[in-house]
Amino acid sequence: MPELPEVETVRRGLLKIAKGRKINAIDVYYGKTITNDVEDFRQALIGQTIEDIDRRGKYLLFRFSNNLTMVSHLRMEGKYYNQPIGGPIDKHTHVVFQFTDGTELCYHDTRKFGRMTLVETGDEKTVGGLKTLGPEPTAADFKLAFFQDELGRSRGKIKPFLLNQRHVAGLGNIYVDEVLWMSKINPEQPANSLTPDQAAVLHDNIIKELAVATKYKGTTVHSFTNAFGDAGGFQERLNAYGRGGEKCPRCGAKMVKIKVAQRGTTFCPHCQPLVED
DNA sequence: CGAATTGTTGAGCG
DNA sequence: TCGCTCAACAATTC
Repeated sequence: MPELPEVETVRRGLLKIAKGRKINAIDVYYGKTITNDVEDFRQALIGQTIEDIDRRGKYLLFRFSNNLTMVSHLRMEGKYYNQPIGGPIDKHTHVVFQFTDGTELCYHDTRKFGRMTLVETGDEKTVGGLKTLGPEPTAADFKLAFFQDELGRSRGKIKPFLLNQRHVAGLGNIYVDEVLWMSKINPEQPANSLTPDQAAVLHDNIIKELAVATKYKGTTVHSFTNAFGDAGGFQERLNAYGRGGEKCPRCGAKMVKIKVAQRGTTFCPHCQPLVED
């Protein structure tokens, strides 16, 4: 469930518990988490120091002293936590990095969907979705003209369009429902049918919503916690996601939950009407 | 006990 | 070649 605000929150936590630490040993309990050869991965990183941790979209980039970068994607339920070496792990702890200072960083993932890939720094673009990842959802990177151009070339529904990381990085199911609600746009509206005003409002809301959610340290739904095990604070500010059957916070009409592109989708039929041609 | 849940890739189709 | 749809992945909760 981690979308951009949650991944950024994790990154900030990792800076405090992992940056500057030197790896003394690595235990791998579930090999598929690592897409490289596991032995190559271990040999390349043992003895190296985590110099910095960056983020691109929902991808974490661990920068190592030997010009290597570990790309880590949490997918559904991946999470990192630290503890003294030898602390408790369970059957969902798949990788443990032991540091020379007596602490260890554990990667835990109940669904086993998350992946780590080690590449030469600068070659990150060869990793999975980073090849085609769209701009960061910031005013500096995410240009309205680009967004309008992409919208115009897509006949698909706006919700799957926004979930596609090629168009803009960082949105997932929760924040797509939120920004569409804020923008009063129906999730099934064809992307190329949005008016210029709607496109501009949507563009601004994507930037604002993700920035505000990041400020609140993300949304805790089901299981998300940051690197310290704390809950995020944004879930109390959600207006659409998880509110199927409830009253719309804006107009009081009953919110509806449907499936769009195989995903649970909540919206207000009154505020977000489908506009036919 | 089947359905729902989530992000991303890749196959298949037109 | 491109864009869209859908299956697959995995495990837990309801």
